[in-house]
Formats: sequence, C-alpha cells, structure tokens
Amino acid sequence: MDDIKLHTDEPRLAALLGFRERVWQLVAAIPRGHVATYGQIATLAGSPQQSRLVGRILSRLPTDTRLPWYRVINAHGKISNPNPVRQQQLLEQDGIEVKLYRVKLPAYQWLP
DNA sequence: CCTATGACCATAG
DNA sequence: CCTATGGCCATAG
Repeated sequence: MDDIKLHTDEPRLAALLGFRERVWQLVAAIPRGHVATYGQIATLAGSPQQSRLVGRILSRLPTDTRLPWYRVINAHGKISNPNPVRQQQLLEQDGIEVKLYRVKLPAYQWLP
C-alpha cells in the first residue's frame, strides 16, 4: 500500500501526488544511517507548516510497511513515537547512536 | 460538506 | 531541563 511507484518524471509526479504520497516518497529516500525531522519532510513535500501531518501520516502506516518511518524524528532530535523502544532499536540497527531516545542531529541529519 | 484530529514546531515563562 | 499555548491544514470519518 505504501509502495512507491514512479510512472512519470518528478515534477509531474509532485503535481499529481497528494501530500501524503510525497511524504511516503521522501521517507523512502532517507538513506540508511541518516535521519530526517518531521518539519524537514513537510518542507521537502512542499508544505513547511505541515509537520504535524507528517507524524499523523506515519502513524497510519501499516504495521508491515517497508518504509523506514523510524528515520523520522522531531526537530530536537528526539523520538516522538509513543512507543520509542522499537524505534530506538531500529535506528541502532542502522548504526545510529541513540542516547535516551535522542539522536545528535548535526551528525545524522539527512541533507538531500 | 463539516469537523476533529494530530509520532510538530517555535516561542514564552 | 520542563510545561503551556497557538498556529498550522491535509486527512479521515
């Protein structure tokens, strides 16, 4: 359901897809070993004020999604997920250092 | 169509 | 470090 399908070139795609689909696309593009913030994804998706919606969209992903949703954290570098233990484990599997549910953003933030 | 909801964010205290 | 507040607006129902 959250699989990304590119049928056309980028600009056209952005115009056709809704915000939610662009969020999926962007999250899928976060490289292993890096993180992005909700606000960053919202900005890249074209709506800088929609950080809240990014969290809401991620919260609705199916449990078996292959999207690396766990690479998205808040602007303070902290995990916002109500179940932070799993997210921390997944980040650590990526080789990211997490202390008390916090990540050093300057070291790990994705810069597209 | 109308409304409530948010895994946010910046700011203020 | 913490809590409180207002803004934001696509999405879900």
